[in-house]
Amino acid sequence: MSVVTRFAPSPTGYLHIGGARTALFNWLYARHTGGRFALRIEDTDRKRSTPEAIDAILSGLRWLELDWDGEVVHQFARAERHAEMARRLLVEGKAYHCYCTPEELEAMRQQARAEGRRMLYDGRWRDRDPAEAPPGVEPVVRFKAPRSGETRIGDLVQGPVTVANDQMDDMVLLRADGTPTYMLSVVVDDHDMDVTHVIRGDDHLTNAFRQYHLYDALGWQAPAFAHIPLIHGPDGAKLSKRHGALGVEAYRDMGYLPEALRNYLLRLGWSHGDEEIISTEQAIQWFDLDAVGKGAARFDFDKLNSLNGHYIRTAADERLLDLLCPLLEAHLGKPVDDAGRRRLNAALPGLKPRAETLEALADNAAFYLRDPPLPLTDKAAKLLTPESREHLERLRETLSGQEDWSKAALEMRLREFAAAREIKLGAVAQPLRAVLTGSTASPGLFEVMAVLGRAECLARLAALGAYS
RNA sequence: GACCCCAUCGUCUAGCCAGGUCCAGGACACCACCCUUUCAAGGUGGCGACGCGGGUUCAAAUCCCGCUGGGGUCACCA
Repeated sequence: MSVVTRFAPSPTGYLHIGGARTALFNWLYARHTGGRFALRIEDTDRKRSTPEAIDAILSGLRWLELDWDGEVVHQFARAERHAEMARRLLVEGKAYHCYCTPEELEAMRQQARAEGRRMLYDGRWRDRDPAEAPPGVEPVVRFKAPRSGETRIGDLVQGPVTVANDQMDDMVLLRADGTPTYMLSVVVDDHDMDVTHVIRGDDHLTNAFRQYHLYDALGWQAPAFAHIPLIHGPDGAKLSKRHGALGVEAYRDMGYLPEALRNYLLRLGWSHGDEEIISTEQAIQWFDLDAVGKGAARFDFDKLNSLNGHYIRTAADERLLDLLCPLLEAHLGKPVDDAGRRRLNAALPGLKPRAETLEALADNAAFYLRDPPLPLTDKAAKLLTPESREHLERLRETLSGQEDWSKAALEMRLREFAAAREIKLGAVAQPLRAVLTGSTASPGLFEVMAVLGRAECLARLAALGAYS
């Protein structure tokens, strides 16, 4: 039987980083085994589900390039099928009506806590005659869970996990309004969708036991489970927003590349020997559930940044340019014309190793497209002393006669210039950098000059007087 | 609180299942040096961990028990 995995988010918000990793693992496992990767939207909570959230999840997956197979399944649309299965269990005596009021349930909860039990519902309607039902109360349908013995699940990540059956109460299958609960819906959908491997967050591990019983009662073969550890914040606690529990589109907007995020998320809790930089092709080839770690991992922006820097360095120039131009237009408040794009293209080799995010790349690239006089950083402004201005004046005169504007020729000319005036190269190079780039840090000076071109360099030098 | 899970450098992890080759390897971060007009990138080196206590064994990061610490779950949410 071929493998079918699924990603089943509830559309109550964006696709957050933990969900993205769950999706990635499901996708990878399906691709690795040559199986199917299905997508199901668990929108049975009508109050909290929104169409905007569905869009956010789909676009997040698309941005991450995690393509799913077949149509998206909307769980709520299958509610009737789920209810039908509940009714089947009812006639088979495997489920029953419960007429408890919320108050009664609350009282039971209180008592269970006080007694240190986790069995919350005491099953009081389990064997009670429905004739005793209080009038006017719409009942819920509860599942008759096994009360003795224990249940063992051979989790593909966690290993064998056993829970005593008396720890689980009779869960609600159908609400009083007749709508199915999540527990019922997942089981029916996973079965109907032929899901063979349920790969999901650790937080579902305890659910797996109750679901396992449901499969059993329905006479179905339960899928294999793989509960992957959750992602924690840098402090070891639950991932919060300021830790990075953001939607994937936030990562896109911060200037991360999808392949970098994929690589990072993959290595967070999974490994293949000492491999760090892992292409998607390799990931598909190598990925397996047995190499998924059991402990929770902490989210670390430093490592993500480093990985992103690597992928920026190795990205194709054309693609980078496409990503960069909109950012620069926002930065500069003006469109990037063809000449600008050509200049950026020439500048890219010097820019790439100096940025870990596209935002930083745009920041660093902006000076190439500005008109003089450039805004100076404080450090750059300090470089423009009366003495260095004098050097730059003379340099401008020297350079105005310079025809060969190649990197090598410029370097030679600059070195000669410094030698002739008996100053260090840096004494003229740094002020020149300030005037040319507005900053004290930039790509190599001669490269900058060559990219900028003769006319632009001279123009920026001529604007020297504009800086006070 | 009850139940379940987890535990190697600051962080991500290799090693653990089939004990010795591990005075524990890689990556990020940090520090130093090299390269160098600046900042990066790159190169070289450094700092840095088997949570604690008991066993088992000739030998334990690796197996067993306890403790401690962390996490998850306990809804007519998913």
